[in-house]
Amino acid sequence: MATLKEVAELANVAPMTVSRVINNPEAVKENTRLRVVAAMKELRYSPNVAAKSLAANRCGVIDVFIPESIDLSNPFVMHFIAGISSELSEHYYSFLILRNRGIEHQCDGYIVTGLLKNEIDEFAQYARERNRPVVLFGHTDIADVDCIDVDNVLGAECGVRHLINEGHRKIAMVNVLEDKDYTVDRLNGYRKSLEDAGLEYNPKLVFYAQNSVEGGETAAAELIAREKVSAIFCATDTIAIGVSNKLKALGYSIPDDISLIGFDGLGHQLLASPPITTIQQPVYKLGAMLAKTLLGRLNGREAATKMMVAPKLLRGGSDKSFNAVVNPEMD
Amino acid sequence: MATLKEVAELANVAPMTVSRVINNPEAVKENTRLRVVAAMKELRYSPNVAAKSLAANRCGVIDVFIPESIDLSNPFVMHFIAGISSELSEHYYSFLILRNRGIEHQCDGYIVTGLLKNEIDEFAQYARERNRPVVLFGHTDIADVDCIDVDNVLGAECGVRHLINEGHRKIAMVNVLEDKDYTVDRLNGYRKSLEDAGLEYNPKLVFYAQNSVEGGETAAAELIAREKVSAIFCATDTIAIGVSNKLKALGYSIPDDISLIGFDGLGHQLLASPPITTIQQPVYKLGAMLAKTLLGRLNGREAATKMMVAPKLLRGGSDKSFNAVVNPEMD
DNA sequence: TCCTAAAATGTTAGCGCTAACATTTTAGGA
DNA sequence: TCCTAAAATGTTAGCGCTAACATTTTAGGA
Repeated sequence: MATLKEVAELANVAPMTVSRVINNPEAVKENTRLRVVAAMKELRYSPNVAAKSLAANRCGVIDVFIPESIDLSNPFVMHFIAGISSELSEHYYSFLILRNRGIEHQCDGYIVTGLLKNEIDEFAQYARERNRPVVLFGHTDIADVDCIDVDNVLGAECGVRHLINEGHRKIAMVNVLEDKDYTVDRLNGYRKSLEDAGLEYNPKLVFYAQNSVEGGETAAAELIAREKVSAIFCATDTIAIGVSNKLKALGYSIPDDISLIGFDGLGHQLLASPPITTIQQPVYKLGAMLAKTLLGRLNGREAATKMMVAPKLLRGGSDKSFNAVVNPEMD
Repeated sequence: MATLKEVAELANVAPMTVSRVINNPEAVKENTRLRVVAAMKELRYSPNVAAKSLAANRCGVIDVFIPESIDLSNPFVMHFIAGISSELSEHYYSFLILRNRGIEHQCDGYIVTGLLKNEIDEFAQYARERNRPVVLFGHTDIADVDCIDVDNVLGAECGVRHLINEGHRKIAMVNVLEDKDYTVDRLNGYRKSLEDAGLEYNPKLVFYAQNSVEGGETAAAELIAREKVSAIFCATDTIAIGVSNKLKALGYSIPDDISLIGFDGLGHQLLASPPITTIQQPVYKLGAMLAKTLLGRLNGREAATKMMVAPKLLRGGSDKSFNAVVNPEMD
């Protein structure tokens, strides 16, 4: 493999000029640049990543911190990591998934997820001491921690508003039985869009389930026994699949008798029949965005990143207009 | 961060001795080793990956070749890549997923999948010219290409034998409508276990479907209209989910009326109700094994690796004994 | 005790880049 | 034409490690 030095010789410039053409082309005269580019092409030059990192005082490794409580083989995490991985490897960074903060090793920065508020403070301090940037999946006010989060409230609002626009007036929710930010947010979104539409929020229409197919089945049985609704908003697609299974087993048709909307859009909503309409989180893209933000920091960007990403409605076949009482306004 | 040199000073040895303690501890006297290890611990030393790669004439990047025809977001590929990724990053290698062989860049070796026979020959030659090792997911006789494959015949045999052992005698198969090695192999396994049990292989009991939920639904409708069977072996879990949906919609109970077995075991078999019994491929592990094999080559192992991995039955709730005619022998 | 081969450790140079500073070239006004 | 500041390019040193060879130490037989 050709080295930068060989390219320099062929183009009749100093090695540093070749380096500039690669890393900071504006600093080189157009004429010289073209000569160097031609030489690179002729020698099929491609940079040695290890040498680059070493000279730039990097080690080329990013730590991705995911607490042990989170199962790495769940689809959400897999998509998330795939997004991170794609962005990092494109820039020849390797990454290490850390499950706890026991062992320390060399890395250039951190991508962090699944931490509680006080843990975030602590982690930020830890990183600061080591002079390494941190990007968080979630939200924090800490100035030197970049963060990107999904707007679960907005997502839930969007889903329920869609049902309301289809004419549904009595809409149940099956939430996850877990006290996490996202469950609270999705409930709030559900409630907000009802109230925005002038509909009463009725806690009796909110059911709780384990985040599993069986959880959804159990909740659906309970729901059907107690309430009569025309639509159900599920806090996750997994629950929605369980609800779908149970409703069909009880003889209801989806969407003719009951409309259904899930949340997540990681792909398994497509395995139900009909495929479930869902609020899709761009998880892969989120992972990639986090990685990109971190690399930006490493390349000297100073401005803080604080972002909220809105998930979007992805139509399947599990919802339809209710009665003729459709609100034709918008969707 | 402490460097190897600092460790050497503290332990009062040459830097090279520290390097030996890390990479080849048998070459160092126990006494010295302990002193160095203590120094490393005291200084919280961890090696700089970039420097290591550079000095060892590596670049720390592995190319993972996955043809464009394969969708990266399908669960099989995601698990596969996750396995590769986990093994590589543990050794601080980064990797790049290549979709075609257009651009060339520096890398230490290749992991390759999804190639046809002649493409494998060609790729092996390409890698040989660059003096880089290749590990293939699949099978080849080429001596200098390591390979690891899943034994689809054995897997299918195992599933169908299980049904036979449960007393089933009339077992249909829904295969994927695609002329690939794995579809042929799974059909052969189905056929073989029938014949081994002295049952007749009847081509009329083999149905074909697109590898999708809808494909499975369509095939199931056709199957039910034409044949009366007590069990169905599906070539993929996705198809099995479609079959399950349709059978339930037609009023059949699973497993009481019909037993069902799928193939893949990537997780979505759990989303059906009841969860589908499947032949599980250890895809994540396969990815990790491929990566480990490649790293072994890079570290000087000479012996070729040619491996077949047998997938295993993973019981869900979609199969049960048929009649009292159970063969109690074994499973 | 001396000698020798093997074991243990050390020395030197270099992997391929870039940061930081040094020098040369260029453009354009006086 | 000369001068000056900015633009362009070059030089030097070093990032942190390991390969390859060199030297020292050690064990154990003569």
